[in-house]
Amino acid sequence: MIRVRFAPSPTGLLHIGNARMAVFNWLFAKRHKGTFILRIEDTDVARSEKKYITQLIEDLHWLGLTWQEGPDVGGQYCPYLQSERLHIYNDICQNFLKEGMAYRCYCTYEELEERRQIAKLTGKPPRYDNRCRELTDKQKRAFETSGLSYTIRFKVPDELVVFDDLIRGTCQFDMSLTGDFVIMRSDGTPSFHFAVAVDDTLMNITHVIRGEDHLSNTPCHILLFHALKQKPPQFAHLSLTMGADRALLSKRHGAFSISEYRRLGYLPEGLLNYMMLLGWAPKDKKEKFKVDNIIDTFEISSMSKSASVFDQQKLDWLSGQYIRETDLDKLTNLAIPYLQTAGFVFTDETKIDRAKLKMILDAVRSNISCMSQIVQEVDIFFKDVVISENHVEFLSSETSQTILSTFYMNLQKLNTLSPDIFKEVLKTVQKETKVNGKGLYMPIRIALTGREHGPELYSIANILGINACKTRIERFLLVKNK
RNA sequence: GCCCCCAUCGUCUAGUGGCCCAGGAUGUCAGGUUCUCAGCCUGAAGACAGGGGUUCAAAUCCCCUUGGGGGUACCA
Repeated sequence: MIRVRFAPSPTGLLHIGNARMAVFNWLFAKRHKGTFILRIEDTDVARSEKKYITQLIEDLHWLGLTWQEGPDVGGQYCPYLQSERLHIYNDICQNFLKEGMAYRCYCTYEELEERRQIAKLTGKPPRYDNRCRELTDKQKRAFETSGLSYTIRFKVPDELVVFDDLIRGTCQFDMSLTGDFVIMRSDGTPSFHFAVAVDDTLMNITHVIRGEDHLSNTPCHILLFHALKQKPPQFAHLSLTMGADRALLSKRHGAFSISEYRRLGYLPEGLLNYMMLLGWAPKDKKEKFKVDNIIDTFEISSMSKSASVFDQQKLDWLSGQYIRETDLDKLTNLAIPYLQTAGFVFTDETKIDRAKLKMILDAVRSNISCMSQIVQEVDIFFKDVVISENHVEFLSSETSQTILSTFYMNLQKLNTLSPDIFKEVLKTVQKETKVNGKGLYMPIRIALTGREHGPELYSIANILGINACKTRIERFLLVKNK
């Protein structure tokens, strides 16, 4: 049974880069009918916050990801919050100490920092020199009685660690170049390396799928797995995602958070689809797809090895594709909150004219790539028309007036309007005035909307309805008589 | 500094030695859609980082250089 985990630290909002790791873990689990686990790595007490855990879970759910084990759903390897597993790490660490695989280090943070600086300046590797490894009993006693706090370090053996990465192939690291690393901080919390190895062991994780930034950490983890007498899991290190500035996506890029995209009204299916396009490509070259349709073809080994740049324009295109295909009712529901905030629509949903709203959505959906953009597209349907000086002048011209009055007269013969009827009316106006193209459409468009741009005229007229159309035209017929 | 990973159009990618004077998508530009913006359709421009090998044959294998990214923390 395959078991994978997504293990974020709740130190900020979930961004595209991290979320993508979750997505591929989830996809891998689905592909192999395995278990997807959510584990929260909140051992960094200073930076972790509860609110981020809630937010994280919400964002992941919004994207459509589900997990079989996690802090919110439980599972047989409880708890899934590392902060609640402290006693476990401590017990295992005591064992390491007893077996001589780890030792206490009394170096202070300041001392270490100073040595690192000196090493850097003299061109030497800035790593820990393992000095507390060989402390004499006398020295140990002296440190003990002085009450100095200590960390616990793992004895890194001088060996070559070799492993096969599912994406990168064989990787090897010479561990004689690595200093003994901390597994327990002086405050009794485990370091990331230790917590990861312990939890992956205890939770029977079979495949560790994570970012390439962890590739260099992997040999340390493998050593720890050996110490835990556990066969290391399979590793797959995915390429990372960068912003347009070619710097890694991080909390610094606040705009790339999942909740921000959600707030802007991107459809989760579209975002999910786009994230999968980063580092992976569907065999059939159809870049817009339903996850269910690609699961069987997904091979993690075929994922890209190189980092990719997040392309907002392509996301917008893809998201727009989804908006064009989404069920109109559903789309209308998604639009309502934005229209309410903009004051275009009643707060009391029962008062909303849904039929009209649906027509509006249908008319403007191809102009937007996320739902928040709806607001700037629909004001012509909700606000009074404001005409600029230039437009008044334009509408007052001889030809414009001919068009408007002819159009108006034809409207007078009608009781209702539909896209088809509107097209017929325009044909008639064209015949009667001998004006066509821009000359014909522009006066009507401007009189009706006050703008030169907008959706198709026939759908505007249809949405406005015959009476509003008449009223809006009438106002500019009066201009002529003044 | 040292260690590790990576390198195809601006961007995401296909390509696993001959099917590739490199395919798709996005973006850009042009034309079409009897109005505009958008959409849609059609078309165009646009890449194997450089240098050495190996081979009858290299985008594909090897080496070097260059470039990018990561690690080297009592962050994860």
